Amino acid sequence: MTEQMTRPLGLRERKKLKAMRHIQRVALDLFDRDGYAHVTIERIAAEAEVSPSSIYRYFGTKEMIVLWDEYDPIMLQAFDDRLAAQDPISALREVLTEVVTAAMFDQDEQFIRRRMTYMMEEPSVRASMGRQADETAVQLRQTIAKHTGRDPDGLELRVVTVALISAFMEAIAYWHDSGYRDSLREIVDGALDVIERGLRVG
Amino acid sequence: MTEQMTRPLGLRERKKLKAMRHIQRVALDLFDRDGYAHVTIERIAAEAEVSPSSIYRYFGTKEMIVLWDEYDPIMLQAFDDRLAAQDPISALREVLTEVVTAAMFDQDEQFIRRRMTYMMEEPSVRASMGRQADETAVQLRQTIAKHTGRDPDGLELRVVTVALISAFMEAIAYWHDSGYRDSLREIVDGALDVIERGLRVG
DNA sequence: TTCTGAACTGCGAGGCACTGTCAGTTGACC
DNA sequence: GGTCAACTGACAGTGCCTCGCAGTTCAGAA
Repeated sequence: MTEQMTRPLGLRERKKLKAMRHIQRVALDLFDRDGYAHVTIERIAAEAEVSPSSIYRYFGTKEMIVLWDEYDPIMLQAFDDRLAAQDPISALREVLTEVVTAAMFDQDEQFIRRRMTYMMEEPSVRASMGRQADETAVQLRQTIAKHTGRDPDGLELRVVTVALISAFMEAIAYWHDSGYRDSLREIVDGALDVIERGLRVG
Repeated sequence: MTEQMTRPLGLRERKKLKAMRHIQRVALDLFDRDGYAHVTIERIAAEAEVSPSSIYRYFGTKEMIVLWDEYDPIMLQAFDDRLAAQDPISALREVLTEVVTAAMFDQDEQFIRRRMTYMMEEPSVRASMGRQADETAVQLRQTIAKHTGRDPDGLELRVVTVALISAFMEAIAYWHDSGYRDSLREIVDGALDVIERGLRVG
């Protein structure tokens, strides 16, 4: 069992989280003002009153300043929990709709949309998101394999997993392209329907 | 109609193509010897006897030296051609199996495998491939929309397209991870089957 | 064949993301 | 309160990539 309990969280980790939130917020403000490419790490560091070294230690790359989301690991955990009593598809569907939309109102939705815009429109950020999706896919299929006894490295499970993830990401892209008009939850639901039902020849 | 005939190809373009092939081959040799990260553009340029500027003009980025494939545009064209008389799924299936495997013996397969290894194992190359896949997805769904009258920006077509492409890429990854043991054609066929039939709850 | 414009090439300078190291500091655990 | 590990900032360096400029090469017409 992956006993990943939400431990009390020491002072050290609390400070780090606070710093990361602060840096991300400062960075996004600068990006909005001057454009992603024209804002240097050095400027973000100065504005946030930390050293550039720290930013790299926290986020690793410039793109991860946009991509980082403190609730990401919670998603995977929520999925793992539900898998004990549910089939993978509906478990994933619930996590991707209920939990995602729930988290979006814990944080404010406006902030998520601002991040989303850079994920969609800044090529380097989008590429990094793709890499992140790959890693998520690996964890996801291992989790599914653990609960269902399937071969985690079999072609079928691998293909199913990436199809679901890329459907989710395309739902987000669709949401963005249509000006965040409709509810994300419905779009994600619709995208998963398409994958689940399979292809119909027009 | 996208009358993209294979025009006679002037001297200028012929030289450029020859240079790009040469640079790619030289670069891969160096990568194999010293590792992707330890080979600088400057070294590639020196070894290939061109200027670093030219490499950037040809490929744009270091990753594209690995990713570039002169037959890529031909694939899309082949797909467009078949779409006039076939449904999208089987047209894509044919292109992704027949044409891909055919092109692999025009060039030598060993060379493609070497490139593939960097695409799979070098994170930055893999990320760039993801970006390239996104662009392909856009063109693909516009082509399908043109032939079937569907909405090119509708959620359903968007999701179907990215699902097919990511299934194809996962097939390649599977092929790589299993040591290039089975035939790529069969793996791709199997991956497309999974998408086409839809998901079964275990 | 020769002329003219456009495309291509190499060169040099520079910006900036990112890495590694090293002292100095701060929180964790006894 | 003391010890150790983890974190932080400062600094130097590497290499990808961009831009502008001058010289060269090809394409299309005269």
